[in-house]
Amino acid sequence: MSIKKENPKIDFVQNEHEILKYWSEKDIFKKLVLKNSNGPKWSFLDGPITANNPMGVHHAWGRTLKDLYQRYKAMNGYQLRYQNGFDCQGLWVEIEVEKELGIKSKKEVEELGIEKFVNLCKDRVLKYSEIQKNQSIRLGYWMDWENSYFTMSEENNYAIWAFLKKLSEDNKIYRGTDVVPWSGRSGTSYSQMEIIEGRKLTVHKGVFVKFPVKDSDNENILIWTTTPWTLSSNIAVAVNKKINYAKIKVKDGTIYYVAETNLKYQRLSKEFSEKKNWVEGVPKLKTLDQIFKERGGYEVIEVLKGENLIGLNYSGPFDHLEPQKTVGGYPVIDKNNINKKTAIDCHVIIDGGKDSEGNDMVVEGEGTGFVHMAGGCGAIDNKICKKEGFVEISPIDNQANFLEGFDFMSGLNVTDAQTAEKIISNLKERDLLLYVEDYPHIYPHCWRSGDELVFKQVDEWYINMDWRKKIKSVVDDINWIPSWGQDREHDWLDNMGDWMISKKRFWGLALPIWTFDDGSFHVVGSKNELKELAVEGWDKFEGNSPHRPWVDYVKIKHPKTGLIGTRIADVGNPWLDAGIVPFSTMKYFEDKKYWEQWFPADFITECFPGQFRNWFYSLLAMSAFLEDKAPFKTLLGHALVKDEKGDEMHKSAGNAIWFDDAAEKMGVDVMRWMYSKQNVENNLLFGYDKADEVRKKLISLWNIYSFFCTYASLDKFVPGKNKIDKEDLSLLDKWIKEKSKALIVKSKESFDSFEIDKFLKDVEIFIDDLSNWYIRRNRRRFWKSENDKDKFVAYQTLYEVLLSLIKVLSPVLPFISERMFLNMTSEDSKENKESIHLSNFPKYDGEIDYELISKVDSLKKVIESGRAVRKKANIKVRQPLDHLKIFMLDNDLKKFITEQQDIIIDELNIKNVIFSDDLNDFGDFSLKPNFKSIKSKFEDDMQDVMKKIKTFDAQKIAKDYLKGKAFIKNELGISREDIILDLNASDGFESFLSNNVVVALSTTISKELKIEGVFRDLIRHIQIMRKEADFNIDDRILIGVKFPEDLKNEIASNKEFFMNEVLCTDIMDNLENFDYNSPFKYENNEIEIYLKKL
RNA sequence: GGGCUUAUAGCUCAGCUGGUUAGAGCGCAUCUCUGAUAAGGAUGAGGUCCGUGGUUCGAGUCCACGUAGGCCCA
Repeated sequence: MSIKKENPKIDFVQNEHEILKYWSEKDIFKKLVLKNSNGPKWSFLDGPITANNPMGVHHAWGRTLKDLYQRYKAMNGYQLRYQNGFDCQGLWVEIEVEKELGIKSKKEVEELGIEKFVNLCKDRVLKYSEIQKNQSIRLGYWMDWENSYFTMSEENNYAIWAFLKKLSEDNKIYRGTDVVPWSGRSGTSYSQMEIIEGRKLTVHKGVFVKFPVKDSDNENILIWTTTPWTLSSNIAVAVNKKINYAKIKVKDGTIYYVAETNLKYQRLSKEFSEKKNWVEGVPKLKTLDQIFKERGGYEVIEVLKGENLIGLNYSGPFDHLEPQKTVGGYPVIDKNNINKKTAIDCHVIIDGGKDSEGNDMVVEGEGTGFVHMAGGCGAIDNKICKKEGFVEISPIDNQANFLEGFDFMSGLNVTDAQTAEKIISNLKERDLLLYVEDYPHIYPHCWRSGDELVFKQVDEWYINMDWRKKIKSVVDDINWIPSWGQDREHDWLDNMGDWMISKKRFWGLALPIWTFDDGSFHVVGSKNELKELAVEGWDKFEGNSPHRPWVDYVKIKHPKTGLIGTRIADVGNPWLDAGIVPFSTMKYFEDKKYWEQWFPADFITECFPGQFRNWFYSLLAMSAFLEDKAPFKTLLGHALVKDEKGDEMHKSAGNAIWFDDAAEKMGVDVMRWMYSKQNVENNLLFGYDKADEVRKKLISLWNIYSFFCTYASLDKFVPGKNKIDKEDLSLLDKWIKEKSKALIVKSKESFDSFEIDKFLKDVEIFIDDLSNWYIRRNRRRFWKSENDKDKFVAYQTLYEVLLSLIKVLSPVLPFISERMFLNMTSEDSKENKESIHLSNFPKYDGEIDYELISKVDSLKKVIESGRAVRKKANIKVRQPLDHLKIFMLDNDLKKFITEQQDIIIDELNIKNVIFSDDLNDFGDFSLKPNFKSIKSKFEDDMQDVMKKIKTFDAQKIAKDYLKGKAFIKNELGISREDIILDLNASDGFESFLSNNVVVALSTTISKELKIEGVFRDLIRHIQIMRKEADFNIDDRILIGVKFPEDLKNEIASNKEFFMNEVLCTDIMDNLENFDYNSPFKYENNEIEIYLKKL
């Protein structure tokens, strides 16, 4: 088989499908695994992808990185595990299944049956993991797809049990509380989302209640609330330390504290006047001023800042009841309450602080400036009270009825209007009530049952994170890329609270916690332990996965007390599922030897945002606790995928691009290139325009390859067939080979340091050099008819360079590189016959001839500068110029330029390259100090040095300078490197100076040059005419034209060339029956030219 | 409110420990090639380097304050 010609217009997408088919038919991936099965191990740990929806283009970024580094390691002979992970458990899946079922609440799930629901969740995960698998394969992601791990697997779940057991043996697991929105009628909690849906306008009793200040003379704090039932559970009162509070005295001598501006503040005046969010029939609200005036008037006796009130103690309205007097709150949850406080002990005025958006918690206007805090009855209250270390009172049961112990309130439903009335009259009887009003406001309701939501305290389970130091020390053993990740993780670890691991849902890790009547609990660490302790329900559980509802059937006997316990209904935080994988998937609990071989992982890579407190955190925490070791050595984080404008992609906004569409429209090689060249720290603005940009590079690469194949197939090129000596290589052959070596060195550095983006920038430059210099300048060597050695050398050089290029690129572009490789190497016995991915990664650790590279760069620079000069002088390239004058003292370089002068002559369209020794030919020189150099040498005398340099005669110095001599003798010791030489061109030339070479381009256009330029213009013009006239490329023509004498002569002296260029058989003055005509501009005249096709 | 971070061409981004005329890609304009060309090439226009002070011979770079974004935490 020899090298085939390739179509220059390849369909990249089509090619990808062909290659996928080829890989699968030939089992290439399996062959790769086999090839490296005895190699050193490189442990990659895959962060599980949520198997809940099809994979998105944002996942494809991470997966590309995962794949390419694994491919790179494999090409270097490493043995890998290739295990992909699917994240299966958690609320995300439940929400999607609920959507499918058209249901929205936990109650409905229970009605449907947990077993049915959980099975649907499992089905969904299986469905989407399969879809994601196929999408990943399409992306070219090589994994052992038969061996993926699923976080819902038994191994994974039981591994977490074992971890939690270990924590519990260390007393790190405890029961705490949280306060959540709750529907009494549905008996269930709600999420914040559901609350937003169920908000509606309602009227509550707003009450103004006196809280007497302790040890004072009839002083009272005035509080206001629309939920009188929560007064039973008052813990504290919050103020804003910055606002003013008035101390006022009313007629009967009672003293009240109230926010100063609130006295005259007209609450809800806008709502009332515009009847917006107002309930018909509700009277206008009174100001506090009016309320007090109606009671005989008042006087302000003092105004003081809120901060002066902080710390005051007061008596709450229900301090006589048992719950307020109970140590540790009510009902007692935390038996170990360290502070041994009662609610009454907590009755103190505190600073309300700020909410999550930075706004003050307590504001002027609404209410009284004093906010009653019931830590067991409100989400925000709960946070603040927890922060202050206060106890909590949770007065209600699951139906939102008062618990025992609340006197007349016990048994009443808190959302019942009658209950509020009863509480109000009780307060009135005890002279604690100032005033009652009807207060309309928007309040959360259960969107389903319609009843009001309340905030209820629920049990939650926590891991005591008092061992964070251990985690922090592990963080420093990790190579974080980018490096700020390390600080970010420390920041999180410093600020995090205890880890709440429970979730009141259905589909997830069944927390292995069983509770007992005496308030104790027991953590079960394995399936075996559960079996041993089980006293009931094992038969129903056996054969099922350790999920709800099956595991809930099992009752156990407490190993010490012998009490019978029930599993808590909670499922686990899903980050437990993902954090355990360095243990569960590496058989920590079953096969320690295997685990030791693969732990810690060498590398993980994930999308940064969120993971510091999610996956990275759970990984680090679990590994620090179990083994006191970092679970991975290097972490590469990347940013987010946004749309082309930088906006978030949203299904609803219509700017989302689906992976499948992108893959089939852009092609995945293009996508992978786009991902790989992205600086991981910046968001990737993903879109079709950006893909087109990248595709152009891919086309350039393909053009190089297809050029090679076109001629290699014609000439039946066989790599390595002839021996090549060093002297057979042309300068550009040597140059491109050196560049190629440098690229190979760079590729290793970049892959090893996980900086593929930097490498790809070099690749783009290399492709440019190869295409626009090497091939462009060497085309004729491939075209020429004789099959000589020089031709072979050109082929062999291009072959070697291109082969290394596609090999170093193959981890990034697995498809196109495979296609090229299979064809190119079909005659190369040294290469793997089946796949580029079974090749070894190119290696080079020898010397690189940077001098040669810089010589060619100088040559390129000369030519590029020459073009700039032409543009500046407004002389187009088609106009020939006489010469380029060069001054250079480096004989080596001089020789080099002389050898290469044809390139210069050709590229710049000049007649000669001339060397000159007289610098005066080039222009005027000037000198500047080189700050960088004089800084280190002259520190204090810089001013003097600069002055001195100004006195030097630049014209005299220039020659010595260009000779590279350390030439200057002066008292200060200023030498060559302290000076920068500048050049201004003389007339008739455009000149420039670089790398000790001075070049001047003659810009004088002689008559001869002028006519030659016109002649070439004319050829060009006629060729365009041919095209416009729709002649075929090989049509012969006749030209009819009356040229002026000088042009006629020019044509006459180059007749053969001219006729051949335009395929003309004769030129005549007049032409009958012409096919096409158009005017040619010549010295302000227009000469009409006529063409006739023969 | 605290912590971190960013601000450079129309857009996306580089700019190492301060150094002379601040760069790249895309886009735009002009030119150019047409035997690898859904192409390629060249040249150019376009910048108060967020603002204000300061340190320095010299600040996009360092410092302070401010403005506007982003992320994290509370």
